[in-house]
Amino acid sequence: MKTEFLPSGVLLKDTELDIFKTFDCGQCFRFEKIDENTVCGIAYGRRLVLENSEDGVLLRGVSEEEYEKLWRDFLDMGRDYFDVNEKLSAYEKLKTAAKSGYGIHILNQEPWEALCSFVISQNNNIPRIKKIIEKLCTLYGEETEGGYAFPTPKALIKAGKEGIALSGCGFRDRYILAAAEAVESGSLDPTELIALPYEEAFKKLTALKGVGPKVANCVLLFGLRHTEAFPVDVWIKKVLDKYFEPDFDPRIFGDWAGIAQQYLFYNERFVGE
DNA sequence: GCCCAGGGAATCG
DNA sequence: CGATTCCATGGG
Repeated sequence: MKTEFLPSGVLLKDTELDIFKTFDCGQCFRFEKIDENTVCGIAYGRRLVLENSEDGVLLRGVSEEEYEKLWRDFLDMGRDYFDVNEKLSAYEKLKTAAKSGYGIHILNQEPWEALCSFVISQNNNIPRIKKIIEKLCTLYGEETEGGYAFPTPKALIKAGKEGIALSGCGFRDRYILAAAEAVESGSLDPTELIALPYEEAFKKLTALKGVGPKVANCVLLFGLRHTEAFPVDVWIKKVLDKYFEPDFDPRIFGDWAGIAQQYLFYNERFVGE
């Protein structure tokens, strides 16, 4: 891959990054496909527009500094996905999924946003999760040129349980508030969990009310850079039942388990048998 | 172990 | 079409 810095933005040439696969597999909730070539949304309090062009993906209007400081990492451009895909394809049962999912990147989202978003995601569907999060952002997020940032824990505490409930989050209001309080008080520093071993970070997350194994693994994978996390939702449960032995342990995929999970999810959800 | 908690999507009859 | 089930977690 080559990166070109143009007046129109940053062009990722010959990249395997597939913006539609990446932003439509349930790992983030604030991005949308807006036309046949374009995905756009907000992360780290800034708007990002990604556009498929002749020779790659154009990050519209992004400067070299902004790319290096923020989006390169957010889009996980530092990882050799060709290599990862090849290694995962060595597992017979991942061959098909790795082929259809190739182009998916794991997004490195903000730890607090990931935690809060996946608390909202529990027992919920994607369109509704997006709606609740957008409402929370417009109500309590800081307004910037590009739109509303994700609300800080402090802003949500100020809003209170009733204020949070205005988002339509239902019974999750108290979980969101409790998570915000844990972070604001310093009893849980989500950013610190990045450096902890997987098991320890998992324990700290599941100690929160409203955070079970599924939610914790999503936070670890999509916000805390623990690519060995393997979130099991209904789709993945189905995949495991269908194609794998009853005692199969995804930990054999090691540090790529989370990427394997994304491939399997995408294949089952959008490609089929 | 069983039911319930928003509410919209998915699936069923 | 309307009716039912599902979603992931904790509490009663």
